[in-house]
Amino acid sequence: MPVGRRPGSYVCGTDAAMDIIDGKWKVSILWALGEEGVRRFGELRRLLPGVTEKVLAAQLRELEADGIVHREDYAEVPPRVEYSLTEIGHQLNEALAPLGVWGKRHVLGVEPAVR
Amino acid sequence: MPVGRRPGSYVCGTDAAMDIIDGKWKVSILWALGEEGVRRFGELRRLLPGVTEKVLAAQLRELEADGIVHREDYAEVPPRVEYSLTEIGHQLNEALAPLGVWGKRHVLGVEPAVR
DNA sequence: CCGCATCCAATTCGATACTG
DNA sequence: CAGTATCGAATTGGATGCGG
Repeated sequence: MPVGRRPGSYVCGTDAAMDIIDGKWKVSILWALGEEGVRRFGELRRLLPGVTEKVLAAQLRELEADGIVHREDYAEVPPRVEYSLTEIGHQLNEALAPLGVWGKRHVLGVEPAVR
Repeated sequence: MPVGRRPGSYVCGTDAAMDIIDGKWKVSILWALGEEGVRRFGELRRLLPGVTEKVLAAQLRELEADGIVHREDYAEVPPRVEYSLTEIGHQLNEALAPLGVWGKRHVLGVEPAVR
């Protein structure tokens, strides 16, 4: 019932949050879902160059289990499955925004426009 | 000269920042250094239950290489080495704060005090 | 189209012992 | 005290092939 994969072993909230987004493609998935809102599986695959189907599916399932991503299976032929952020997922995305600003500035070397 | 371990392969700022704090103990190290300001090696080891000397030293060296942590070696006998956050490190810590709040609420289940 | 199964490669982390 | 050296375990991710 608790969220995350090592419940009870966190030393701080940041540590706990890191566990949720731990996975090579997870923040990219959040980023991709935050922009448009709803994405199909193949669409996500194209948005994340280099990811394999297996790993993408695995990370989506983990995010779903942690309540970050909603999965809608339309049970059609051919199959159609749509992914979107839950309310908590959107809040996570917002909580990640300052980190993105920091990364742009200090890792990518992009200074913010003007003063 | 660029910071991070996979320069040029980031799709967004958050992704880039994640690379810097990727490592089992790194956010805990940031957290420990953010509280007091200056910590000795053995002090950090005691603050992070379960970390081994080898891994702690390795992650500190990476954080130092990325400009997050400052290492001051006093070249004394017995040895004394002190670690602290750089200015960029402090900014990273601040950028992580919202994530910590989110984690406390949604992973640890701690609601914010009062309304 | 969406995904699972299997096998394999790479990386990371932990345990232990040792050194200036 | 503050590390390094070596080894092995565990986890993660990639490649490929098959299935509803």
